[in-house]
Amino acid sequence: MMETGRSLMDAVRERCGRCAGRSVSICNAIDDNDLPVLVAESSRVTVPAGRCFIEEGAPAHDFYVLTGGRARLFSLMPDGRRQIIGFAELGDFLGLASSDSYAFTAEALGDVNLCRFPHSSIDRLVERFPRLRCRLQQEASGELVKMQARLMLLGRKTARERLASFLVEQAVPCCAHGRAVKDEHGPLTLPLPMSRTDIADYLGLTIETVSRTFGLFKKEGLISVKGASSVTLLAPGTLSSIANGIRQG
Amino acid sequence: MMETGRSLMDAVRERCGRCAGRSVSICNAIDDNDLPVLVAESSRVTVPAGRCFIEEGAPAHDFYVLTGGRARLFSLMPDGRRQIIGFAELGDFLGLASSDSYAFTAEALGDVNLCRFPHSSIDRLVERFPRLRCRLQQEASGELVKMQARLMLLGRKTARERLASFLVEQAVPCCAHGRAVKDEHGPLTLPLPMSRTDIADYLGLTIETVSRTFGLFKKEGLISVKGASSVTLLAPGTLSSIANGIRQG
DNA sequence: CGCATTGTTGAACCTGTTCAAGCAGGGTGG
DNA sequence: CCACCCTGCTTGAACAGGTTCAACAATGCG
Repeated sequence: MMETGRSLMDAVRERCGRCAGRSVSICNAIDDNDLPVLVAESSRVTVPAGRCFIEEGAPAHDFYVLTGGRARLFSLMPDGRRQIIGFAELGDFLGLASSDSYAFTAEALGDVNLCRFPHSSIDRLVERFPRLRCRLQQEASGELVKMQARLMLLGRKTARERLASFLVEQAVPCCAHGRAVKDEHGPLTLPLPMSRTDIADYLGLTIETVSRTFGLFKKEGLISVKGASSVTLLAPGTLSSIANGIRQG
Repeated sequence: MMETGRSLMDAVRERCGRCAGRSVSICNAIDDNDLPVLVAESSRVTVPAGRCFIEEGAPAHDFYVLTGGRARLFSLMPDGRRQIIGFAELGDFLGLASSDSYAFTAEALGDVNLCRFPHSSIDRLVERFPRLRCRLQQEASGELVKMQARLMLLGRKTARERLASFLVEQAVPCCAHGRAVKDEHGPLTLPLPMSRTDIADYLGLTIETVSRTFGLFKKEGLISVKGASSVTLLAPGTLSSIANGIRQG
C-alpha cells in the first residue's frame, strides 16, 4: 500500500525536476509524512498496453495521476475520425476538467501505472493540503497554455511545421527524464512510443503525410530514424526554427 | 468606484444565468456585501474598439474579467499567420493561465469594459473568498473542455463542419444573453460582431472559404444572412448535425 | 457622391489526402 | 533455420478540398 504513495511522490518529484525552479513549491504541496493520507484516499491501478482506462462520455467519477508509462488521450467523431488531444506521461493529471463526463478517452500506450482518486476525495485532500489546490490550478493553467499552442499548430501550421513542432515538443520532457541522449545543442536521440497513426491523429494529418515529412527531414539531414520508433534530431535548432515558422526548409 | 464591483457582479450573475443550475454556487463565491473588498482590489478599464489590452509575450501582471463588449484572443506567427484562440464575452476571465507572460493578445471587438485585478491581489481575494478559488478552477476546467473540442475542429473537421460548429457555438450564449431571437427549435437570429477574417482565423480557414461556405449554407436554406454581421439559423438542428459530422449536407 | 474597406465570386493552383502497391520488421510454425 | 504471414511503415500517382490570386460587388463613412 505504501507503494501507492511512494510512486505518486516519485512522479511529482520527477515532474518538478523537469520544470526547474518554478515548480519547486509544488513539491511541498504534500509532505512526505503526509503520505499515509494520500494512500488512504487513492488506489493503485495498472493498465495493460492498449487498454482504455478513461472513456469519452462516461461519467467522470475519478481523477488519475499517471505514475508510469504513457497514454494517448483522444476523442472520436461518429464516423471514426480521431483527434489525439495529447500524450500523457509521468506525473500528468488526467480527468482534471471536472465536468460530469470525461471529454476524452485515455488508452495505455505501453503498460501504464496510475493512482486513482475518486472525485469525492479531492475535496478532502484539498482541505488537508491547501497547496494541492495551487498545484491543480497550475496544472490546469499549464495545460491551457499548451492547448493554445496546439490550436496554432492545427489551425495554421504546415505539415513540416507540425512535425517539427512535435519533435521538439517530444524532446523537452525526454531530456528532463533522462530518456533522451542529450549532447548540448548537438544530436539528440529520443524514443517515439506512439505509432505513425497516433502522430498523424495528434497533428491533424494522415500517416502518409507524416511518413513523407519524416522522409524529407531525413533527406535534409535534420533527423535520422532507426526503426520508426526512435529518432535522432541532428539539428534541433533548425527543427525548432521550422516549428516556429521562422525558417521553412 | 462602486460601479466597478457592480459591473463585475452583473457579469457573474449573467454568466450564472447562462449555465443554469450548475453554477449557482459560483454566484455565492462573492457576497454582495463583500463588494467593497473587490472594489478596493480592482480597477475598471474601458478599451475602445480595436485596441489591444493584453499583448502576447508581455509580462502577465494582471488578470481581467470582461464586463462589457467582446474581444478576440489570438496569437501570431512571425510571418503574420494568425490563430484566434477564442472570443471573450461577458463574464469571461482573461489571463487565467498564470504563466510569466501572456500566451495571447486580446483585442477589443467593439468597445470593451473590464475589471482588472493585479495577479498579486488574486491571492488576497482567494484567501478572503475561498469559493473564488473553486470558481477559478471551474473556469479553467471549462476552458479546457472547450479547447479539446476545438482541437477536434481544427484537426479533423471539414470547412462545412467548422462553420456549422461555429454557428451553433455562437448560438448558445446568444440565447442565454437574450441577444438572439429564439423560437424553440425554429429560426434563430444572431449577431456576428466579428469580421470574416476573424471567423477564418478562428476556424483555421481563409476568408474566401468562409464566404463560400456561408454561400452554400444559404443556398441550402440552412441560414439566411443580413449584411454579413447578422445570421439567421433556419435549421439549427441540421447545422448541429453537420457540426458533429453526423450529416454532411 | 466618392473613396476605402470588407465581403463575394471565379479560376488556377497546391498542399495534403486518398487509393493502391510495395517494403521492412518481427513473430510463428513447419 | 527459414519461409510465411501479419502488421505497420513507406512510397507512388491521381485526386480534391481548400488556398491563392485576381476581379468585382457591397457596405459604410466622410
